[in-house]
Amino acid sequence: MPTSWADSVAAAENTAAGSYGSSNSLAPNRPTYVPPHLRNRPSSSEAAAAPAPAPVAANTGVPAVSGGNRWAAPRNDFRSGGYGGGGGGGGRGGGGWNNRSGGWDRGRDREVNPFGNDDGAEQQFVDQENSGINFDAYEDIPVETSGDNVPPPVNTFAEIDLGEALNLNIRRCKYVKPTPVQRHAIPISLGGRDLMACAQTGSGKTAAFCFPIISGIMRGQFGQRAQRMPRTACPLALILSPTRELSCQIHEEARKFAYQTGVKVVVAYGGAPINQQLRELERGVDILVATPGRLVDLLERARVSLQSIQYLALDEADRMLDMGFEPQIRKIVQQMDMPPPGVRQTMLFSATFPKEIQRLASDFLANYIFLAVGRVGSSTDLIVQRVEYVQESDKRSHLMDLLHAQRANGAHGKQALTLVFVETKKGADSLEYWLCMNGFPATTIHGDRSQQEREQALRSFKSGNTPILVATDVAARGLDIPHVAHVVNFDLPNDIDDYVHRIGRTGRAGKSGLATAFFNDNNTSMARPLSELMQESNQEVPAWLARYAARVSYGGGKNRRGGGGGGRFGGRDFRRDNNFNRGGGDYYGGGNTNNAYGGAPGGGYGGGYGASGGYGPGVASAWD
DNA sequence: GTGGGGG
Repeated sequence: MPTSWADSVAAAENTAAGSYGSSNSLAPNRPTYVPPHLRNRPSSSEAAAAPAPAPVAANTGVPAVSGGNRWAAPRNDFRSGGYGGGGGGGGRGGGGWNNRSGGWDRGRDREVNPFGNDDGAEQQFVDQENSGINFDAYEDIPVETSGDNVPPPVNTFAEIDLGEALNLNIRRCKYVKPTPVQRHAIPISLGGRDLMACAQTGSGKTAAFCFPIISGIMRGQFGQRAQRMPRTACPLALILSPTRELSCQIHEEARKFAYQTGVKVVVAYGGAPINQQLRELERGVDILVATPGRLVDLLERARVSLQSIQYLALDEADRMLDMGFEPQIRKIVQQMDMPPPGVRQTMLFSATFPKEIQRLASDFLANYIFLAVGRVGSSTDLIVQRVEYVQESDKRSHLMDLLHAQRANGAHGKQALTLVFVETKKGADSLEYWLCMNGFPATTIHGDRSQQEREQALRSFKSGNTPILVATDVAARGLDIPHVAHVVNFDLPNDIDDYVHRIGRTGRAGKSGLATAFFNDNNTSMARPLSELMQESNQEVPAWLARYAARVSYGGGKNRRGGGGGGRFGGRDFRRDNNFNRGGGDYYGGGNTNNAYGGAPGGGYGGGYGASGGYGPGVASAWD
């Protein structure tokens, strides 16, 4: 029995003919190419069969978009004082909960219900696809931790004293028990420790860093908040992500977790009017979710100060620290008024963590714990990966073959959602146009579109109204789009980690998915890493791809993951790798892969302001 | 070189 649309799609594609020839000796032989106009068929009816948009209205009857003065009651929790000593990190079960009485709480009953119609209305028979996370898919996955005194994992949310309000929201979210990354990461964070966490796409990372932040703020263990400048917001926690849509998504999720806790979450990102964001900030903010550019803007306008930050979380942390983002992140984290490592608590999350990036990241961390959950930084075996040899000139018609096969097998009378990744913004527009001209309802998301267009495209895709989304890498990371049955790498990325994130848009929350990549001689550098990744995730590697991979010159370079270590799960702590540890830095206090737990992480932070001793200035950044 | 991220 198929458990998802992807299954039926996969079944269909087993019989779908590929039809492409190639002159390359390594490339597979295929039957004759049939031009699209001979295979195309009219299809105006399919779009009408698409599912209706999901209901958005909250059962409170309050409009979902906050626009009025609902939050107008001023907060009076802008307290004075410094970092509050940062103590008590390990104290669980102690001290009472801060009920955060104040202006915010007075308006609590008017807080927009972020759960919409779901709240309280337990459906008796929920569609399998909507019943939450498939936890069976997460049994027995490998876990590796390293660092000093790693707190032991928990098996249930009940074991953790997150507080009643948060527990209620966890139930509202229908989370029954923690996912593996949550089981390990939450105790580490609650223990006050810095964390670098590497976990599969779609395995619940957002909650893993949100729960401890919300819980910690509710406990109010941070003393008083500085507030001298009346129009400057001083959040207690900062969550950064690389794209606007991902920040929005994190904000929406965090609002659910923080519902009726008195913890206020605000989002700030570019491309949207800044005035509304400024108003939200003025009404008070505990957790600020932001993209780097807009945050820098707000900091320079002195509308936000980071002096009260106690928690810093970087989602997609390896992306945030790569060449493009690193200068902005350094500015935010190191050159503004943010408390240093060891004073604030820092959490880095991603499905991938190249060793070079780990080394950069250690500048932002103090005595941190490295956590790796699951195999090869990604792609559970739940994602069926296929690679097909397709010449550039044949890509469009080959894509159409795949789409036709899906359309014919669309379960539930709807076409499965297909996410198509391309390399460039122009390429995205042009492919979208071509698909539409050929009767396939498609839209596109990329950085040349206005923010309104981007959000509209995402909505239209999610609702099934436009079941094909052509995207650049803006959509590669983090976005949680239910029912994406198929990810097509129309253009393969140049980096295997990007591939991992892209295909991770399907097969989420324990559900299965399909990923198809078009490979040709422009992608030879990906042959070996791709082949290795597929092997590690128990995928069938086509013989022709294995032949490419076997060529010494193909993909043996920097693209290889794990420093050539291959076969190990999850990525490894670079501190344990001699090749990366010869600079003399004493990063690594001791390995405890066996989770040897020596008791509470005794009061606090590991001295020093980060493990900055080890590497010379040469490794800092090409942009410095 | 592409992509993302502030006007």
